[in-house]
Amino acid sequence: MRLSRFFMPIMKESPAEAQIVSHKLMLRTGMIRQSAAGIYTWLPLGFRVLQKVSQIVREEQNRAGAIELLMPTLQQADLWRESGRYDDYGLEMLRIKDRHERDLLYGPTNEELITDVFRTFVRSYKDLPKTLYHIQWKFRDEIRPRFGVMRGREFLMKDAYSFDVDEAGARASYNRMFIAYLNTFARMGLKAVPMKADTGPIGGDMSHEFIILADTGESQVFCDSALTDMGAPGLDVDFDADLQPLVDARTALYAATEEKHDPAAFAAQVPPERQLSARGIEVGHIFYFGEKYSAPMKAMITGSDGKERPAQMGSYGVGVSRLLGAIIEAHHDELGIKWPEAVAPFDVAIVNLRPGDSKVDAACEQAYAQLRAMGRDPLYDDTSERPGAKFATMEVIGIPFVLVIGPKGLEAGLVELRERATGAKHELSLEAALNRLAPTGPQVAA
RNA sequence: CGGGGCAUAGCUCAGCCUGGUAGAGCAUCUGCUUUGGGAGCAGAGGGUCGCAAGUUCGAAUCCUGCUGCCCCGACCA
Repeated sequence: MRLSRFFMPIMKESPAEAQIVSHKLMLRTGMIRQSAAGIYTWLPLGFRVLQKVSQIVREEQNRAGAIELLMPTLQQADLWRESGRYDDYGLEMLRIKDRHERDLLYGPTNEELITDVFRTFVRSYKDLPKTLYHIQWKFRDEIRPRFGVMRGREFLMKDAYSFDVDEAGARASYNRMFIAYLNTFARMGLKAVPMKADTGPIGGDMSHEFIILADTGESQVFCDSALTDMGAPGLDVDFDADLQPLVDARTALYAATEEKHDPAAFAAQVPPERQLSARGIEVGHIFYFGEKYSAPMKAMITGSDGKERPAQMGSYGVGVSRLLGAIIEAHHDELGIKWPEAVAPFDVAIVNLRPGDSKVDAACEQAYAQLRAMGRDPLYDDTSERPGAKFATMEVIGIPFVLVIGPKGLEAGLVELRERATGAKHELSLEAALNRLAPTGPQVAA
């Protein structure tokens, strides 16, 4: 993309309403524009990141065997009356009437819809297990939206739903999502720590929140620091194998949010030097809830014994739009955003320090063409801004690599390659710089 | 929903107390100079001061109502 043709309304000052750094930076860099409280337009720069994050989520869901579909945002109230949640959900649910005075709602989640789909088409244990997911906009009419996309009313969420014949199968489905989540977040450059969450009336040990540690996180969390060093299982995990040992390795150590924190247990189970108290952002939540929806909505499965029983279900959410805020909270400095390469809106920038200079223009065009040919997604700053302004722009929008090409360097046959993450600057030939920028595949090293 | 605050140019804000022709910086446009860290000079454009109704000769300013947004709390992917 040539910057002169792109639409990137960047600002030098951040709007007054933003409180936390991710919200300020998203507004400043022209990633989003607030449309109403908790409702945002995704401008091109932000939309690119949203798509990259979505795609990583999608790839890891697929890798774990989940099947993508797409359910509507508007749902009819009748389904929610079947599950009993139409009355339970309260004011957080946005209720709408159509022209025939029929009750609709803008979906805050999709258990009812997916259960309806499932019960219509699936009858036999032979068709199980199945995990279906979609990435779709949700609306929850929060009393007080805040922190930009971290707590919006409209938000993009990946929600998956598993269906199994029995609890053992449900546990296997749960474990697949558990592992997929660790890989998903690691690919985005995040260290996500699974923490035991409230299972409510269902009970059991099958609910976890995935927490990103960030200084500006909204809740206090406590865990064994060994968890943060554990890393993700890796993209070569065999999802057909028994994943229980991998899950157990990560659930054996202490990890709790403030609500579930037990100071006595924390002190007893975790060596003092590994007692980590930090701020955290919840970016995922997985849950086994058994027959909660399948029983009242009659999603019945015939087992090998010929008997009908309600499907065993679980649901698995990832806050996709929220993740952008979380990533920025975890990756920024005083100059701006430092995007991990996998989610950067552009992975490389070319800064032309002297547009109009034929040698500089030629070198930039060559770099631009070659980077695209090698599968990179470069942003070429071909504008006539001054160098300082160009550097500052690339820094605030957080492009991981910046190739600086100017007349002085070219005299000596050199260009400069800058790394946003480390601040490192390397003087080298254009050819050498391009070699260094050869793309790598997906990585889970956080 | 309880408590607090804000609403003036695209952005950040001053002006309001004490009513009298609407301002600054940044951004935008034109010209010249400049070009390896957010340039300089000269000029220009841009606002029914959130909306409505009052008080007044006269309202951005005072009064009332409404709407929107922000902060703290309870709630939450």
